[in-house]
Amino acid sequence: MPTELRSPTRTFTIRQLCQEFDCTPRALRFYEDKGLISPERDGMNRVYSYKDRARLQLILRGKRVGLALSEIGEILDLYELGDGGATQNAISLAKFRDRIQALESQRLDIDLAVDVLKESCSRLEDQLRRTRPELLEQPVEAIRPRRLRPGEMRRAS
Amino acid sequence: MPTELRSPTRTFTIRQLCQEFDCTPRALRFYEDKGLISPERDGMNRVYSYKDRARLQLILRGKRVGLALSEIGEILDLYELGDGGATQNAISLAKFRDRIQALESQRLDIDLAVDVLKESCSRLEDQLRRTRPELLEQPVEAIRPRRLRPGEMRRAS
DNA sequence: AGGCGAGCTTACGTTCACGTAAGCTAAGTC
DNA sequence: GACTTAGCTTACGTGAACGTAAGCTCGCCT
Repeated sequence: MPTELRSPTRTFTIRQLCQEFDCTPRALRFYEDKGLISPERDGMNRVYSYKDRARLQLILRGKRVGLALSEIGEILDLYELGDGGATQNAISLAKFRDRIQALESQRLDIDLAVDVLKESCSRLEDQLRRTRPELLEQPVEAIRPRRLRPGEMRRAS
Repeated sequence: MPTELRSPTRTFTIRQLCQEFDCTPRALRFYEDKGLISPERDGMNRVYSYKDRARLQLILRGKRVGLALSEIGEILDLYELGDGGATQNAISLAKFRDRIQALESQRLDIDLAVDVLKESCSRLEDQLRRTRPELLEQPVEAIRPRRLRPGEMRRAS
């Protein structure tokens, strides 16, 4: 059985996807619990297809823009089923339109927030230039190499 | 004592701000607990100034783009104090730069998500056009007038 | 044969951002 | 003078999205 590397029939282990997308196995299993992905099984082990990989990508992208997993689920379902009752679809349509509105206004918020942060950066740079100019171009780790504390999450990165 | 409506010396009650920004008193008190706002008091009652109002606006804007309250706190502090130790400032600077990066990549995600949603909308519209064209332009409430279930939150609106 | 690493399930714990209920005060109002 | 309204504090509850620990299997390696 040729595994055909790089072909669309390629499959992935849970850890491969986790490394590629920087998440944990627990998260993937959690998404599966919620019905967002349904990988095949080889015995006990999960086997993710290219389609599964694409779904995961959409899930994470959705998360980053503030969608709840349940909402992401609705979107994903749509791509599989294509329909499931006209009124149900009408509801989805209305919701999606709402979401588009929200996202576009959110993009505005982002622009504003970036402005605020850039302002803050300017202040900080001014201050540092006068006191400790050598700290100006350091990345975070160079200043304080931190580890995640137990329970600490990486949010919205 | 002239209250000077519309002047920058104007003050607000908790409920006024809540109505203006669509949030709950509980939320404002929570932000106060976390040190994000510190309104004056008239006896027991909170009295919010224009500056408090501005801070609240920043808080909510920050939330909408996925910042944690703690992070928002850092940004806000910066506007008050202006400094607090050079290394501390250097850390903030690095963090803010990270945040700017994250936000800009997040804006990209939003654009992608909007594309996906618009695609989904097109599919749905096609489907509905063929089955129930009268449902095409309905807002959500017109289809299923829902109430929030206990504990349900309005996310990322 | 023993041990490691990857994966699995079950189940309880945790953080965040509040919700919600109980019980209080003080100001207006019928 | 009772009632409503707006506010307060304290404290426990909640939903989402996982973290974390316990204890199992399986294949591979030495």
